[in-house]
Amino acid sequence: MTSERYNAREAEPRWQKIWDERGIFRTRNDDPRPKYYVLEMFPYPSGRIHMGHVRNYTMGDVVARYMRAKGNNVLHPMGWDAFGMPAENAAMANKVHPKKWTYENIAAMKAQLKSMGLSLDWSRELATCDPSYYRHQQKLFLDFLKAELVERKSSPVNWDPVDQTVLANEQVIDGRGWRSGAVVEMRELTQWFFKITKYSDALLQAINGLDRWPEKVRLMQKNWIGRSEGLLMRFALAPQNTPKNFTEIEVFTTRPDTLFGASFVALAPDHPLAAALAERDPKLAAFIEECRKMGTAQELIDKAEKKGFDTGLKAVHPFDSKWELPVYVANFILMEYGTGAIFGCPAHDQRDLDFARKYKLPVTAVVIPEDADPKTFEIHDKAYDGTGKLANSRFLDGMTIEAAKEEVAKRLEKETRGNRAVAQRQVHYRLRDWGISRQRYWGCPIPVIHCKDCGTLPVPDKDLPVVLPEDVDFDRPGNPLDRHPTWKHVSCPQCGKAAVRETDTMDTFVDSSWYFIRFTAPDALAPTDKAAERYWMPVDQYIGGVEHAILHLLYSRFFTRAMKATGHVDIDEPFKGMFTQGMVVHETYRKADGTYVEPAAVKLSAEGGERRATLSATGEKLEIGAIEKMSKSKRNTVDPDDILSTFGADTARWFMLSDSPPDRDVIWTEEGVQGAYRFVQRLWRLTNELAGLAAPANAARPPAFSPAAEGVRKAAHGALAHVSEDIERLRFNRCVAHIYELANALTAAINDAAAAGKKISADLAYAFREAGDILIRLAAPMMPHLAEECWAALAHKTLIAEEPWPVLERALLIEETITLPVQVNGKKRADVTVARNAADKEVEAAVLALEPVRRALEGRAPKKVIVVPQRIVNVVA
RNA sequence: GCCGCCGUGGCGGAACGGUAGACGCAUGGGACUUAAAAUCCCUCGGAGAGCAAUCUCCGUGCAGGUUCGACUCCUGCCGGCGGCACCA
Repeated sequence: MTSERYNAREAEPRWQKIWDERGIFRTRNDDPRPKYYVLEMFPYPSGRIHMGHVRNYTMGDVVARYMRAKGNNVLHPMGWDAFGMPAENAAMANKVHPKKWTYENIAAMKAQLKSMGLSLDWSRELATCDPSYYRHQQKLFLDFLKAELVERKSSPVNWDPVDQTVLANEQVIDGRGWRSGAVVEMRELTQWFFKITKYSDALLQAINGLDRWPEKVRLMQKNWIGRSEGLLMRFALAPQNTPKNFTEIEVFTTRPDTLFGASFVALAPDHPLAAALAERDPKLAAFIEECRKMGTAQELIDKAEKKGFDTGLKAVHPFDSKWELPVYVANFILMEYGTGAIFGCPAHDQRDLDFARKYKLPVTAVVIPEDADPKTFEIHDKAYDGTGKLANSRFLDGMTIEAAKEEVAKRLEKETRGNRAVAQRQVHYRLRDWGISRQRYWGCPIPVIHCKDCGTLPVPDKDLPVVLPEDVDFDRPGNPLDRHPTWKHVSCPQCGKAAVRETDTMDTFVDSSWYFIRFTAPDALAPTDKAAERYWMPVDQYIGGVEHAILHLLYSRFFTRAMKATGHVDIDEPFKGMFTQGMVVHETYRKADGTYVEPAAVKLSAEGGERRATLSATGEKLEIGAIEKMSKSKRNTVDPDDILSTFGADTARWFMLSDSPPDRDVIWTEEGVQGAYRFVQRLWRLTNELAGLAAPANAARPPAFSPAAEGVRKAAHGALAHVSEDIERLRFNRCVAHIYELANALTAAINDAAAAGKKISADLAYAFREAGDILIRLAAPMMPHLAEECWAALAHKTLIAEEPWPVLERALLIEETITLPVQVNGKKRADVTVARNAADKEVEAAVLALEPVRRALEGRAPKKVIVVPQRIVNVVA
């Protein structure tokens, strides 16, 4: 027995070196075992890892190590999402080149990740800012271009005035840029777009097949794609005053049933008809200008009044040529959705109602609740959007909403004007094409050339990659590529005359939309190696933060389809299993003057249940504040380096897994880390005790086991069954609990044996050996360094990282006699111990003979006895 | 506004419709020690009864319902969190 403490600081680098030298985490593409691809979202090289990374990568590593032990060929790679604005910001602030800054950060973070003892195949490491990566991305871009999955078009874009770049819709949060936080402006620019909307329906439908994704993420994606079914209908315009070439207005509606409740037609301010009318009406032009200025900021939209401008035009009701509706231009109609025009039905749409009240337009209820009277039912200041029956609607009266929708569609589809149907059924999506142009330097150059005569041309394959120039300056805002003296000037690949390169670079979300495929063959000369891709893809388990539930995951799904369409992969869906982990949160501490204090400077104490915090340097009292996401502004971050160097990687890993279910937030606490550290030491002591008592590794299995030995074995195999299942279902907090239970059971068994005072019998020694081995192997995916140390202490010569998962003896999980709880009228009154396979009658008899049951019955005869075999007995009196 | 998730001890959280509170943290008590740290043992939802082993009642946000039996299923509320949002 040893009383030596386990020295993580000494042991962890030692084992890391051994793993490294033996190359045991290097993965081959031609291994005969079944493949398993586990991936965590690769980090942005900001300079230092944070606790979120520790949590994310620990979870992935547990899965990787477990799957390896289960006999799989596991791919577990790591790389760097290395393009992006922070590098340019650093360049502007510190006069350091983005490339230098990025690669230095990568080196620093790689060292940190290595100190966590992750079982990564570093030979596949990639950085998206390296030409060896982005050259293939340029190739993909050109292939997509050829396949008409990319287009260049002028469109209003979200312009971030601080970062001086365009943002995708997905990157605008509450009207502000997702990085800069600046209020976003609308600008008209010519931009490159990936035509993700080509796959709107495919992306939506396939969500149903993603059964190993969180329901929450699937829903978010469904809502984001936003499919709605409706009717596209054409309102004829009354001829007076109508501008040339406009004879009708196309309107999209999901509520054709409310057509007889229509009281106006409204156009978006940027609708072509509005523009045509504005040419001859300065007042309308002014109104449209005013609408544009309103902007996109959320507060403005919330407060904005519904405003309209009566154009004087009249639209004819499709079912009544004498019924004319006024045509307005209105500030709440969006050009981007549907046709940019609506018919307003105030009774059943709140916005339309607000508008109608303001402009004194008629409000007719045409859908009323089932039990309401059409004569008395009235709309006041709330539109009615509930279910009911049709009213005031001529031939629709009395129908359900569904039937009325169908009836209107049927009739209008048949009716023609000119040679077209008046209406047709249509599906609309909320999803927009993905604008990828960014006016930044530190990104993947878009490989096209603009020639005055030949137009926009792809860079020929032989000229790839288009490499970023390194001699750039950041003294001015804007895009350094644009003002570089020579880089953009090239000759046209077609006519040879002077031409210019595209100076926009790609959105960094492009870089992360296919890196998981590149990992399967990081050195391939083409973007992918088909054999490797076919072998490894899809990713079996992907793990990352919910913040990427829409952007990154949807883009990756699109990209995979686009790569399939261009012959680069054979799959549609990149991620078979997806898991979104919760955040790492921490208490906040504040001085009397309100300034925040970082946890590292705080001393905590607890007396009589009262937790107190003081500044450790001065003893000044601190206020303990809310538990919040770790952030620089609240100064409640904990540096992984401090934790790793004080307690070691295993303690950090263990704590990350132990306290909360992995999909929920975990509260990082000093006490919790101490607890995890105590368990590291305890496991080490327990192992050494066991090493002193256990049979040698090659001891023969005894013919029979005493009850004590049997108990030890049952505890071990019970834990084995639970931990295996819980790792597979990513319920790491429960794995931790079961490992604690096994450790507790073994401690108790050792104490019992010591209390008995006799020499350990051979069968118990064998059981201790078996249980000790299982305990360490169960702990190994979570605390790999400690496990190696313990494995060696148990006199094994192998590396536990290369050991197979223990084999479960299922027979040990089945008890011969079982103890059932006994209820009387649903309240537990006693226990009964019976043979596992006892007949219900026998159980019933045994139960009714129990003293507490008789007492609870108080002389009444039981009406019924419910025996749920191997579960419970309930006596109903 | 729409869609979704979550409400269990002092805290994080366990619990195929079947013994509510596993496991951990914190707390209180004890052992070891000159002392501290470390470690070990016990206690640990609330109220009550008993010298005691133990027993009784209440308890999973609130109000109902289904069931022999509900943290779990259903209906309606209340509270918190997240996503989307002038999407026709």
